[in-house]
Amino acid sequence: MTETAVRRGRPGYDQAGILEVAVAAFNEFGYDATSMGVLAARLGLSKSAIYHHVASKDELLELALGQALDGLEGVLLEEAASTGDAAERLAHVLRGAVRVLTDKLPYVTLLLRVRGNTEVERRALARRRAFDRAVAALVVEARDEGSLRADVDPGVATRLLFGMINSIVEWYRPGGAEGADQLAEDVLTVAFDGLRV
Amino acid sequence: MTETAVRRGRPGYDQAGILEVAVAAFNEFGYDATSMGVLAARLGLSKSAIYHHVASKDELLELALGQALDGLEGVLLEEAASTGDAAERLAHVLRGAVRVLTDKLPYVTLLLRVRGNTEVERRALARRRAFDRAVAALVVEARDEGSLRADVDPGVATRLLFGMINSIVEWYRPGGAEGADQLAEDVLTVAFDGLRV
DNA sequence: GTCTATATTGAGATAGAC
DNA sequence: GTCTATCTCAATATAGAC
Repeated sequence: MTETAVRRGRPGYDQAGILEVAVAAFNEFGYDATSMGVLAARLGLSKSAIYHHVASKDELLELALGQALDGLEGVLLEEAASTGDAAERLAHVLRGAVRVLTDKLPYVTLLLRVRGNTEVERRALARRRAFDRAVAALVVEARDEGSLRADVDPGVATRLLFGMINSIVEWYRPGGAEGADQLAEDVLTVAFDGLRV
Repeated sequence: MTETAVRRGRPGYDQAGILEVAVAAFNEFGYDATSMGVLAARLGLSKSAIYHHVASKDELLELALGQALDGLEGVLLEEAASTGDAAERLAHVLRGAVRVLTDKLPYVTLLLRVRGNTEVERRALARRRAFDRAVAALVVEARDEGSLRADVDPGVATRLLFGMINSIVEWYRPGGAEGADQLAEDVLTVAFDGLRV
């Protein structure tokens, strides 16, 4: 209670608290369209108070993108990502990606909208592409072992898979009718078996 | 050659020419991040020259979104969109959506990134949602007639379908390895039959 | 940790000549 | 149809007090 921070209530933000509000605003209006002014208003602070916690608007973005990318890369490091045949490993990674999307929804949402305008954005895109490439390699492996159909190009298949998964950030909201686990199962069902009866 | 416009070459833009360049820039940097200044530079014009063709930056966006939405809504008006059983109609609309995406790629790309910050954007989102709802109704119908599996919620299924299709704007480029028709077939294959052999 | 200024830059848009 | 100014406003960021 003397020097050590006992964090409660609202005013008296720490960096994580600033970041959470900022990311929500970035997702609502878009990063560029969100001024430090409206951010300050949402925080109930003055603009300059934000600069006590972060050096720039850019740094807010960098911190947020790091959250998302750490989560995704973490999936590839899990044991099940390198255990079993390629189809099993692919299923694990897809399930893991859905889990990270739903767990860190705002951060991943922001990541998926980054265009590469700044150095920070370009570094994030590079990390994201590396993740995508790892999954693409799994798809090729799964096809080569005979688990996946050969009449759809693996590159196209990977992109359609990511299209399905990444689009989740556009509509999934925690506490909705569909839970995150059920959603991951649905994604795998459609991806592997399709919608036809 | 006297009063009538004989349009050739580059300088001496008409509205469509301005729009084409503008949309390319909007897609590259994002709408908000694209200033009228960089737009003018790309056109090889002064900023004020742009205002001879359009009233505002907002109007450029409105014209572009109209192109995309007209195309998508047109698919629903085609005869095959109301002929046959629900699964056949659904297949036609999905194929049509892919065709519009690839034909009007830059315009649809822009549409899919709109957040709803301005009146123009909100009107576009409303039209887009109406299109989505029409497809969702087809999915429900196809499930009810027994063509689609009942163990995936139709709302989720529709969103995953759109996720797959809409993501095409992120990577499809005309003249690439995969043609637009083959791509539409791949989408239908994954959507209906899945990737598993 | 937050405030009230304020510096500075670049945005969207207009006026009026050619 | 395009130009060279120029207006006006809002943006990011800083200075320095409390």
